[in-house]
Amino acid sequence: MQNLKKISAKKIFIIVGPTAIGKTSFAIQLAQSLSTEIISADSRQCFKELAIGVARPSIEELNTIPHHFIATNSVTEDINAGYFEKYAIEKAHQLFQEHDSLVMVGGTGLYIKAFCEGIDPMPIIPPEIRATIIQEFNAKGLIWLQTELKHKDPAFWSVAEQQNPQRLMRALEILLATGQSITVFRSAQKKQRDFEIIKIGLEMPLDQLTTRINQRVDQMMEAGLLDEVRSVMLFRERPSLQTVGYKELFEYIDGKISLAEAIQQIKVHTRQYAKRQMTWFKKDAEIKWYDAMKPTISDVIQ
RNA sequence: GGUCCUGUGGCCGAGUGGCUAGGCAAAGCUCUGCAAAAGCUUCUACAGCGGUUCGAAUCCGCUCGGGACCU
Repeated sequence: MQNLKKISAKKIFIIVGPTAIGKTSFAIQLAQSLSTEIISADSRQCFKELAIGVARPSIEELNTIPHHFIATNSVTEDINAGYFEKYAIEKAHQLFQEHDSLVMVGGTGLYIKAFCEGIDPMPIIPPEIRATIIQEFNAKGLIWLQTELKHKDPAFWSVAEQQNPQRLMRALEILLATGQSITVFRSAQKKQRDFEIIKIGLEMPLDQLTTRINQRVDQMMEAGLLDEVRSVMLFRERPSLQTVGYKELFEYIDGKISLAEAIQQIKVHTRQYAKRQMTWFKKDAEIKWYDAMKPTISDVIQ
């Protein structure tokens, strides 16, 4: 397997790190040095209706280097890690026809994991089944969900995060759609990729990152985030809009909180998100970490 | 000067003699499909001093801090 990787000579540099640390510009510099293109691994920048609030790269940046999985989908679509794996693997193979190296950037840890290691194929769930489960959960609560799974899918229940409704509903929808436990679909087998993966992490002390986050939120507001949020108000229930920067401004538009409160909450929630990202990426021993404030392109390419 | 109200953990906020409210924030964490999501763990406060009581955040007194009204 080691040999196979070396022979292939194809490699992808994956830039990870918390939000607002400067991944985008770093990735663009790297892609320029390598004369290649970028695949985004961001679960929100793929939506064409969302630009300001998800810190989509600027027009100039997008013109400098071709990006993929940016503004490719609509907020009305259900995009997920499985979708991303398929998309990104196909795109990578296509781009490897013309380039020896590629760059991937993004903060969505699960998507990157799906790309690197694969994610087990899961059956497609009829929308009615999902809708019914959500409806029943809203009406009957967590206890109902827990009881259902305890009895109907004990194999899953024994290993489940029993307090996590999202995970419980996922297991239940698979069970109802296929008659089988979600556990039979999970192999947890890592897929082998026919290219080399180099993971690069950007890091910075949290207090410095917080300052950057706060500034970026203020800039987003100046850039017209509120109007962008209004423009997608109709889709606020969609998974794609369960997003920091949008949720809080929906509340403001509803009159539930003041604008100042909404902005403050966006800052806090973005920081919390950044911390969760750090927790996720710090566990990945394959990531090589670099100080985000220092130029490291030459170190990385070696 | 007088009368009355009030003081709960970083913030908000219930409790009103005995059994760690809760929420937010913070810190740590989990993770095979909503992942900018969802969930878990930790954080035992009652302004201070004295008194009553088997037992006080809860009753009484004084002190200090807030607030309202009166002359």
